[in-house]
Amino acid sequence: MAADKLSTQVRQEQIAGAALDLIASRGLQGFNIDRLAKSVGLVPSAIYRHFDGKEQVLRAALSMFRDRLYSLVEEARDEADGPLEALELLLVKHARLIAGHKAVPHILMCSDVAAGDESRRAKVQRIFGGYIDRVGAIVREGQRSGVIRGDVDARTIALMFAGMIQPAALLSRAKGRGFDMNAHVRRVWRLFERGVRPE
Amino acid sequence: MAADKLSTQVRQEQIAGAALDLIASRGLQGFNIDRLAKSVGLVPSAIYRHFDGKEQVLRAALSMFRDRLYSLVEEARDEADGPLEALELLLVKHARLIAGHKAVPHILMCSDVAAGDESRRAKVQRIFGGYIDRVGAIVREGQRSGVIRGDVDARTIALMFAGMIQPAALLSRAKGRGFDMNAHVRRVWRLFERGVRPE
DNA sequence: TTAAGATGTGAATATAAGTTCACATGACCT
DNA sequence: AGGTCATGTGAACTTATATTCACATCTTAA
Repeated sequence: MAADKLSTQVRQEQIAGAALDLIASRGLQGFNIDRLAKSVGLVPSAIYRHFDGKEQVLRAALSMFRDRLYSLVEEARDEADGPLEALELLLVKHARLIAGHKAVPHILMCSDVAAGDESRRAKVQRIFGGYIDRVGAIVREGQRSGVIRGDVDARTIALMFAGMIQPAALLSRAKGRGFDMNAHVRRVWRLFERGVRPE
Repeated sequence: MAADKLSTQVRQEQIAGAALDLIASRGLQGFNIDRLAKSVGLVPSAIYRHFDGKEQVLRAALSMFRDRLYSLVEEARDEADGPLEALELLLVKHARLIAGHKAVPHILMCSDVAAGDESRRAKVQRIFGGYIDRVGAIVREGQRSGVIRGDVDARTIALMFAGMIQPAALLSRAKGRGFDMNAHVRRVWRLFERGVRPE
C-alpha cells in the first residue's frame, strides 16, 4: 500500500499539477487535501512533507499555471511567421487546450482563486497582467510593421483578444449539445482580424 | 437584539441579494451561512426559516442574478435607438456595474458556482446561454437592418461581445493603479464596431 | 383579547477538512 | 552491513460550518 518514495522536488511538481487539474475540473471548492493526496497516490498527511499547507500548494499551482500560460505565448510566437499569425496561432492553441478538457488557464483565471486573501489576488492579477503584456507586445510588433492598426492602444487589443477565449471556455463545459470549438475560433478570429486590420 | 419579523417573501429577497454580494466580493468560498446571516441581520439558524439549505439559497441567488442580467439587456434595448446603439449601451451599463464594485454578473458567471453539482452547472449554463441568445437577438436585428455584417453568425458576435466584458471585470478588481473603465469601454467598442460593421 | 401560526434565537449536533504527530519504511552514503 | 535521513502512513486533534431543535417572541385574525 505504501507509495514509492520520491524526492520532494518531484512530488512538488506532481502535487502542483494535480492541484491545477483538480481546480480546473471541480473548482476551488473541490480542491481539498484528501482529493489532492488521492490523485497523486499519497495519503493526506504526506502532502505536508512537501508543502507547508494548502495555501502553499495553491501558490505552487499558480506558478505552474503562469509558466504554462506564458510558454504558450512564446511557442506561438516562435512557430508563427508574423505577429498576426502568432495571435491566430495562440488562439488556436488555447482552443485546443479547452477542447481537450484542459481549460485550466481560463477556468483558473476567473475562478474563486482570485477571491482569496490579498496576496493571492495580487498574484492572479500579476499573472493575468503579464499575459496581457505579452500579448500586447505581439500586438505592438504588428503595429510597428503595419499589419495592425496603430490608432488603438495595444493593451486594449490584447484585452479583447483575451476576451475571445473566456466565453468559449465557459460554453465548452456545457454537456450534451456539441459546441464546435474549432469552428467558433475560426469565425471569431475573422471578426477580430477585421477589427484590428489597418484602414 | 431580536431582528424585526419580516415575511418569508421579503427575507428570501434579502437573503438572495446578500448571497449575490457575498459571492461577488469573497467568492463561493467566502459564502457561508454565518456571514450570510450577519449581512442580513439575522442569526444563522434563521436562514432555515426561509430556505431549505445553502444550496437553495444559491439557487435563489442565481435566479435573481439571471433576472437582473436579462433586465439589463432589455433596458438597453428599450433606451437605445437601434441594435448597434443597444449593444453599445449594454456595454456601458455593464461597465458601470463593474466600476461600481458590483461586478456581480461577471464574477459569478465564471466563479466556482459553475463547478458544483450537475444541476447547478446546468443552471449557470442556461443563464449564460440565455444571455447570449438575447444579445444574439439584438445582433440579428442589426443584421436584418443592415448595420451589422451578415456573413458571421449572430451567436459568434454575441460571444465576442460577452468577451469584451470579462477581462475588464477581472482587471477592475486590481487595486492600486487605476484602471479607467470608461476609457477602456470606449476603445474596445470602437474595435468591436469596426469588426462587425458591414463591408 | 387571545389563540395560532410564523419568525427569530441560542445551544447542541454532525460532518468535513486542514493540520500535527509518533512511528514505519525505504533510499542513500560510508 | 549499518546508520541516517528523507519520505510515507494512520490516528488523533482542531476548527469551521451546515443543520436541527426546543424555546421565545412577534403578528394576525377571529
